[in-house]
This record gives sequence, structure tokens and C-alpha cells, in this order.
Amino acid sequence: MTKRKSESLSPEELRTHGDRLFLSHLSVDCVIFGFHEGQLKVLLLKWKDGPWCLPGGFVKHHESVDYSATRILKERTGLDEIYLKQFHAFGDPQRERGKRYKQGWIANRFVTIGYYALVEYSKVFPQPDLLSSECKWWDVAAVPDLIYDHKQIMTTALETLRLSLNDHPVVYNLMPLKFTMPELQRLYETILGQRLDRRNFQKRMLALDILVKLKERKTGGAHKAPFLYRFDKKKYDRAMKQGLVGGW
Amino acid sequence: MTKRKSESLSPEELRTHGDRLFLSHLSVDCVIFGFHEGQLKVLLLKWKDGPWCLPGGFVKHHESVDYSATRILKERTGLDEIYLKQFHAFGDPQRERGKRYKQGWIANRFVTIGYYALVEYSKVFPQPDLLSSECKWWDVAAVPDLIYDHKQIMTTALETLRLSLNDHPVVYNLMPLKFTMPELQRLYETILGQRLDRRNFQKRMLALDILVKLKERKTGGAHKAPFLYRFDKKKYDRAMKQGLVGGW
DNA sequence: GCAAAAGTGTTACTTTTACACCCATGC
DNA sequence: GCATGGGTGTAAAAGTAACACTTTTGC
Repeated sequence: MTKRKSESLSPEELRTHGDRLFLSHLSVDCVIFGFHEGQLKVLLLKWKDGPWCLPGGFVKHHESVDYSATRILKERTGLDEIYLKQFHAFGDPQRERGKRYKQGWIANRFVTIGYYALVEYSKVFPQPDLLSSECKWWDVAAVPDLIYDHKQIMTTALETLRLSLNDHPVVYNLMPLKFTMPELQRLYETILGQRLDRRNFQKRMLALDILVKLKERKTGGAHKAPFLYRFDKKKYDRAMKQGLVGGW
Repeated sequence: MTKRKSESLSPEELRTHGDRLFLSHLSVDCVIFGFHEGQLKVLLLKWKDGPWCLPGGFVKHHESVDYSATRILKERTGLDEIYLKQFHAFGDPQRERGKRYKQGWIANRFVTIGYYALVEYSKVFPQPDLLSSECKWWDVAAVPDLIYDHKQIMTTALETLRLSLNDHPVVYNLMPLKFTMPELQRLYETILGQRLDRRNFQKRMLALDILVKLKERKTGGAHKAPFLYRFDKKKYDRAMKQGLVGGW
């Protein structure tokens, strides 16, 4: 391994000598979730004349893996300070079957560490990078074929998110500042993949004591104007720390 | 990286040229839990004239990370087919602060993937390896100082185990074939770090419908002889697959 | 006989589920 | 005025938590 001062590599250098900057055999992939128009979305990249894949990257020699994920996220969405959680490491030697690169550093086997991120859709301006031609949101229910095991990584992320909903009201990170109860319910329903009772949902949400009901209503839509809510950040943080009880 | 046919390295070769056999920058550490005499135990290794640490190892070039963990576990306990779960990857560049090796492959930075295992105490015959002088069970509540961030890895494992108890009756793997209800309760109490009501505990356990009450009682102890139970493997497997409901 | 652990059941309380009626808005 | 979505409350059911008395055993 040779160290360099330079903090970036050309695509060619990355392929051949990525270890100048990065740890070998280790990558990070991010499943970035957003929510828009009643749909749960995931941010995907398209390689130049290649398949779609999760935004990912590598771990610099002196950087924590968590930070790598943060950095990758920032490169792709322009956002920082967002909810990011490591959920699983994928270490099957066959996971990159069909890899296009047969030579150089990039041809090595990589174990990838999966993170999922929850971001506010409207704040994101998708940015393709040097290796990719496109970067855009897809409906979770309609993602195209993905490279390698990325579909499975995404599925596992979604599954983890679904489970974490039981003990942590993570959706805070997916919603805009102000939102209506039906909008929030739509989000829960898409993540969980099931319909919920309107009245019970509202009661349950309010019982969490992390929402503030505003005086305003959301006007402009057809039908009766629903009230707007926002999260009470203090109470939300407390709820996130404690977890929502349950169990023993 | 040079490949070799040989499937093992001397300690010296490992230190200097571990990459002949293993992926660089990646290790696996196992938190092996057992239960004995009312105490939750964890299996630790002691380096030759060095500190105590978690049993760990490296990932062979063509081996899945899951398999590495299985292999390490087998080397240390002689067991296979045991409950093993990946719970977190530890990727802080400072995590190995104070590393004794300053040169060679082993001196590199390692990101470690943590697994926890649940094993039946009585079936384990702890085996030290070439690098270590001792391998023995410690009470979870009384583990000595551990190397690097191993204490934190252990704590995270315990925390994960504790949470998973809410949705999966994993304790199956820690108990002998036959056991009494009070013994089972003791296990729950040690994992959770809290006392439970005897009667409610029993009701809850039986309600899971994964236990079979035997005709026999455990005799020999002082006091009234408690009934023996065993797990109904079929129902247990089903419960593990479905999860114990909860939430949404 | 006494101390210590084990067996068992009932009641109150809390949480969850199911369900119905009225209101506002656009067409 | 009617279809659609939104606001709100109550009653039944299920689950959880609290709690007491009797039995067995060793000493």
C-alpha cells in the first residue's frame, strides 16, 4: 500500500490502485430512503452504460466506516446531519458475481457494510458522480434490476426500517417540517406495506407525545382541510433515546 | 497479495503476511454467551502474556464472513450448528489503539464484524489457540479489562441480545435439553438485568406455546421439586421465523 | 416446625381493536 | 347534492401487571 497526499483518485486510478486512498476488500453501500407523493422512494445510481445500483463507496485509510457512509451520502445528496444507520454487513464471496472489472484493485472481493439513510425528499438534489450517468429516486415498489446483491441489501434495509418502526419513531427524518396526519399515516402504511385504521393511527401517534398540533390546516386540496402537525424535537429525541418501550 | 495452497499459517507468518490466507483490514469477533449456575457467561481468550480478548479471527479469501464466524466458533468451542448472529461492524480507525504489533500485516487497521453466539454451556470445551494461553468462561457481570474496544463489542452484543428477546425466544440455544421454569426465568433475568414476577413469567412463557411440560420433576435440590420442561423444536422454529409479533 | 423455593389463579388496569357519525370541499 | 376525505369518541376485547395462599423439601 502506498499513501498519497492527494484526497482524490481518477476513475482509472481507483480501478487500478484504489488502495492508495482506500481500505481493500471493504465497501459501504447506502440505501437512501425518501418519501414523496405518498410513495416511499429510494435513491439509485446508474453506471455509465451499466446497471442501476445503490450509491456506495469505499473507506479511506484513516476514516471511520460511519464517516465513510456520511461522506458518501453527502456526495450524493448534498445533505449532512441526517439519520444514518448501519444495518448489516454483506460478506458472501459470491455477492459480486458478474463483476465487470477483472483486473486491478477494483476486481478484488469486497465485503460491503450497509447503511440506510432517511432524508427529506424535497431537500435532496441527486448528484451523479464521475462513474455514473444518472442519480434519481425510484419508488421502492418499482425499483429496476440492481447490480450484484444490491436488491437484497435494499430489501434488508427496508426490513430493518420496518422493524425499527416498532421501537423508534424514525419517520421524523422522512417528513417535511409540517405535515398532516393522513400524510404521516401514508408513510407508515408504505413502510409497513399494510393499511392502518385512521382513528387508531391518530390516537397512537398522539399518544407518543412527540407531535404538536398546529392551528393551521393544509388548504388547497380537495375535501376537508386537514390539520398540520410538526414534531416536537425535544420529545422526539427523548423518545428516540429511550425507545418506545415494549417487551419486557 | 500472494496465494498459497496451505490452509494454515504459523503465528509468525500471520503477523507478517496474513494476506496470504486472509482478507486485509477485516476481522471477525465473536461474543460467545453461555449460561451456567444462574449466571450469564461469556467465553474469553487470554493472549500469551497479554490481555483478555474476544475470540476472533480473519476472513479467508474465498470464504463468506458468516462462515468465518462459524469456523472461529468451532475452533474455540468445538461446536457447530449453533445460533450465531451478526450484530454490528466496528469501524473506528482508533478502535485498536495501543496495538502491540507495529509492523507487518497484523499492524494494519482492521474493521471488525461482531457476531454473538448462544451455546449450551455444558457442551463447550474451551480451546486456547496458538496465540493464546487461556480460554475460559467469565461471568458477564465480572469480565476483566479487555483489549481494544472489545468491552464495547461485548456490551453491544448483550444489548442486541436483550432487544432480540422481545421478538425471538432465542434462549433455546442457551438452555440444556431439560430445564425448570425457575432456571429459565433466571436466564431471562440475567440477560435483561431485572427481576421478573414468577407467576407472570410462567404464564407468558407458556403462552408462547413453545414449551412442553414433562412429567418429571427435577429432584435432588432442596425445597419443592420443580417440573422439567423442554422446547418443542417445531413450534420453537416457527416462533423464531415469525417473530413474536408486537408493534404494528 | 420453620425457612425457602415452587405450584397455581383471580382481579384490576392498561392497551388495542373495532366501529359510526358528522363536517368540509370540489364538482 | 353527492362523493370523498377528514375530524372525533366509545365500547368490547385482549393483554399486562399486581398480588396470596398452599405445597414440598431439607434441616
